Amino acid sequence: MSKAPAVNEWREARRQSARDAIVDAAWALVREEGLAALTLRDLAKKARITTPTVYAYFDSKHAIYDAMFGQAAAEFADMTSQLESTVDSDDPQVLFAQSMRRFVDFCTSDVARYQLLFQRTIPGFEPSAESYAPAVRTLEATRARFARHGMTDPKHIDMWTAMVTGVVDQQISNDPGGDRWARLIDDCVAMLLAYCQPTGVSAKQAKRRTTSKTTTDKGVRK
Amino acid sequence: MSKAPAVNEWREARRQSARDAIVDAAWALVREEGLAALTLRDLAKKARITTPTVYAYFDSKHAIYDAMFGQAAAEFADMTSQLESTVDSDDPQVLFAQSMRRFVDFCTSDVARYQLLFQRTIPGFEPSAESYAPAVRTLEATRARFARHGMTDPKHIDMWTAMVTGVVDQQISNDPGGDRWARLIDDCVAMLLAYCQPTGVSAKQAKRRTTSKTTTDKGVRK
DNA sequence: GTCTATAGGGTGATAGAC
DNA sequence: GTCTATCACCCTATAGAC
Repeated sequence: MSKAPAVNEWREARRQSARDAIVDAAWALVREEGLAALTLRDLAKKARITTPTVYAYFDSKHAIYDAMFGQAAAEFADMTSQLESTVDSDDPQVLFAQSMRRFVDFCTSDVARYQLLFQRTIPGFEPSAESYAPAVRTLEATRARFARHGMTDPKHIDMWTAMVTGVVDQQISNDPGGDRWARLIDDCVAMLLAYCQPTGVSAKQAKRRTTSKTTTDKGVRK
Repeated sequence: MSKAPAVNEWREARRQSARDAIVDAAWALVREEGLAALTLRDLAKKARITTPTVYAYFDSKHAIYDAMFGQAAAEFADMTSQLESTVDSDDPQVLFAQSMRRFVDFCTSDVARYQLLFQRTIPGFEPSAESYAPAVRTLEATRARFARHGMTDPKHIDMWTAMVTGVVDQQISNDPGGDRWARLIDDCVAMLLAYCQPTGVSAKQAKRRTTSKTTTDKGVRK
């Protein structure tokens, strides 16, 4: 009676919301001070608790990074599924530019999140399989979507990822808060399409193409 | 008599070579453990001296990073001047591919050097003006060389830097030690040239073009 | 210039009272 | 679960003997 299922459920929910509060505080901190500057003392102060209390919810500092990674991966999945649910344009230029712009916005709007998700800047931290899986699934979905619209050659896909990554990197490093590289997205897409689909392959034509195996990546990648 | 100029000169040379030995040890360490993992204890051990002795040659840890940065910038300048001294091909494809390959090789062959020179991963470290100047001059020389061969539009230059950066980033992050992205260099150059010089501008024709001001960067950039 | 010794600060993590 | 107190270790940098 004193341990009815409803009570346990309620406790579990409370525990989860306390965990979330800590993770939120961690995000606020890393956005201010940088991803590597996170310390448990600062975190505890921000969350208005003490350091040992943090250990009541997380086994280690890396466990906190892992929870943050999982949250970021979920946001990445959300962003991508929004893209999927949008009606696909028949014009590859529109379609690919949409995809690239979304990704660039996603990365530049929260640099700390970008660093945690796509770079490996925390010494010794690797995301757990649970946190990691959604991100991989998301990238595979994106590849499949690209294949449906005529980009199937692994070489072209690698050129695409390099271009996208380069725009993000330059935008963040050399013009933070601006749009010096972000505004080149339409040009970049036009350039890539002109090179990868010189005959102007449409979605229908693409379906008749042979699909080639995508190579597997080692990390969460763009 | 006891302090003849030759003696001071000799002493100065000895001091410099001792400094170099410390910097060499620092490079060996960061290549093994990562740029941010450098500690003065480890460094002293590697150089077979003690921590206080390091301070006989450098004022602070940042001073060591600065010496490393200066050395890396000099190597970058060497690499570029080798490129300059090579007879310029009239074929832009050959010329730009050479330039890109050199840069990608330079970055991927020593990731720690790349991170120190082009990324800002050390919290609070900024290179001194002396260490910094050669790198800026080198980049300006590269831009001028590009302009001489028909790439003058700032937009196209930004697309170029994004492409180069993206290839380097993907190669380092997703295929370290391999060539999955490095081998796409010729394709990337062909794609860029096709988009930026659709009429096939040669070096001679380019000279007749108006030169446009290059925008200034905030950091050492690619 | 090089050492021993140590200051003075930070860090992640834990013991144990309540 | 939350706290106070503290451990054990790391760091950069310096004092002072030789």
